[in-house]
Amino acid sequence: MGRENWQMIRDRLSEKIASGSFSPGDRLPTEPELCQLFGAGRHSIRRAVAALAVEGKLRVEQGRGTFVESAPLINYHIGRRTRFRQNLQEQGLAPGGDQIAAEIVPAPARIALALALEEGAAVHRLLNRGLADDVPISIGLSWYCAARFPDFAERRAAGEAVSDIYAAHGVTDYFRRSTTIFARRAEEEEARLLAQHPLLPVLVVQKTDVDEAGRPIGHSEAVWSADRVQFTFDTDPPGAERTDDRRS
Amino acid sequence: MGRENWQMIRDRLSEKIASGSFSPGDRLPTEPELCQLFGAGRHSIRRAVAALAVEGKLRVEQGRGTFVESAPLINYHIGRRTRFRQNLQEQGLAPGGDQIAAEIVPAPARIALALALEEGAAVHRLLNRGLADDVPISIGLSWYCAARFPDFAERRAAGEAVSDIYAAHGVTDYFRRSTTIFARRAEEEEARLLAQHPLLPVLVVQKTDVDEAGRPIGHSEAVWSADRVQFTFDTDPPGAERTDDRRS
DNA sequence: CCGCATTTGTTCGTATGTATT
DNA sequence: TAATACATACGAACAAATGCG
Repeated sequence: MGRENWQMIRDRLSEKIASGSFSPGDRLPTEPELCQLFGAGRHSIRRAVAALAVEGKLRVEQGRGTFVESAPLINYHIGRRTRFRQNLQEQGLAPGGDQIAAEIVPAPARIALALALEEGAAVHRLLNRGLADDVPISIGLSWYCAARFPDFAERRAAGEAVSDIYAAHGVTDYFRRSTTIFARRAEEEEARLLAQHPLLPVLVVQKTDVDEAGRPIGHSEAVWSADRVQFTFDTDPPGAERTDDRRS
Repeated sequence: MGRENWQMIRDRLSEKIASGSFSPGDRLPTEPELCQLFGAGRHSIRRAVAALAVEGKLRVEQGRGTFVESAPLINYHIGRRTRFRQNLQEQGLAPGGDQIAAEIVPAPARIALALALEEGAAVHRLLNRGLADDVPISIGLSWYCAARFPDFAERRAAGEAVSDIYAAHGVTDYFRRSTTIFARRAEEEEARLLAQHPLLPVLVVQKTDVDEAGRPIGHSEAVWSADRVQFTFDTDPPGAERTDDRRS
């Protein structure tokens, strides 16, 4: 009914965090200490802590302790001309990234379809991580035609922007065609790379880039930390002001 | 290490569901029976079941049992002309809805801003639930200027479509201005209304409708079951074909 | 309407494993 | 190596919700 012992503890703990009794980065008292503090068993304490960890308010590290999380928030604007770097820079954040894996593989059916290639055609398969102010915010699986962009992986690994690599191969301008977005629970590996709790949701964003002629040139499926990012889509040309609030 | 006992049980259970040993709607064996079946304690069983419930594969009901869930999936297209009913009908689903609450209140600051009204101006505050084939898919908190649409709540309660109510007040056409979307864990009340697990994520979609002159006429903040709905945004005018796959 | 059996929910105790310092 | 702290696991008891006679 919302007043079970572990829920009471969860709420009291949450309030202590919100009110500043525990500040971001602080280490919480140990579990035995919390047991005494709240007059409860370790099971109840662990359950309350687990619930707050799922909400992103706490981060638990085995052998070290439990810490209060600080949650920045990024508002990522999506439109026809969306560019990762520009988007972050407009919010005063330093865009960054690192390459996790890169290989050339035969295109799976759905990728071939998205890129308008023959199934099995050689494509780059890149796994990248996006950072904002050195905090991981996304993991992107990207696909590009290997014949059209032979050196894509090398250039990307060297830190070159996607826009610049496109430009080097004659794509002077490009657009985002459609974007599909949904949420699911993070997988273990994703949670690790995003440095977030495994039970926290992630936003999965699938999109295809097309060149000026409308031909698809790249496809990506990115996993975003739902705790750190929200997306805004503008469907009205004149840029009227918006409310950018959240969780209110 | 990914092969703890409860994780093994979770995976074995998941496989049984995927392979059809347990079919959607079936009741699982009771916890003591599962203990014997997997040779584990009740803690491990409950943890495995809880994990699958969070993923939406199982639904647990106190006093009745644990059931295998069936998960339909809706692809909701968002654009300038998005309409709830039309959207669902295009996918062969029966749109529906019920009103949970309706009142006239002074506009809070952010609503007044979104609707271009004075703070405190009288606005309708409607809480509605959206259904697809009688399955709950969204809970929407909507706001409309009470002066401009005096009978909005009554008409809505009577089942009239938003478009028709707009039209009855001289709004012959309207558009969706911007859409903001993010994910978070469902709150208890939301989970109950959406008939989904409290730990499952929901997608929160904030949008503002504007009339032909660009004046805001309605604002809504809807919570969508992330397990049943994905969103697609088209940012490329020509309707090129898309891949509608997911979780692949 | 009541009482009982069934089934899941919560809590405690206790022991052992694993990661960090 | 030892101490600390979180992770996993088993057993047991009682509470709460449901369904049935």
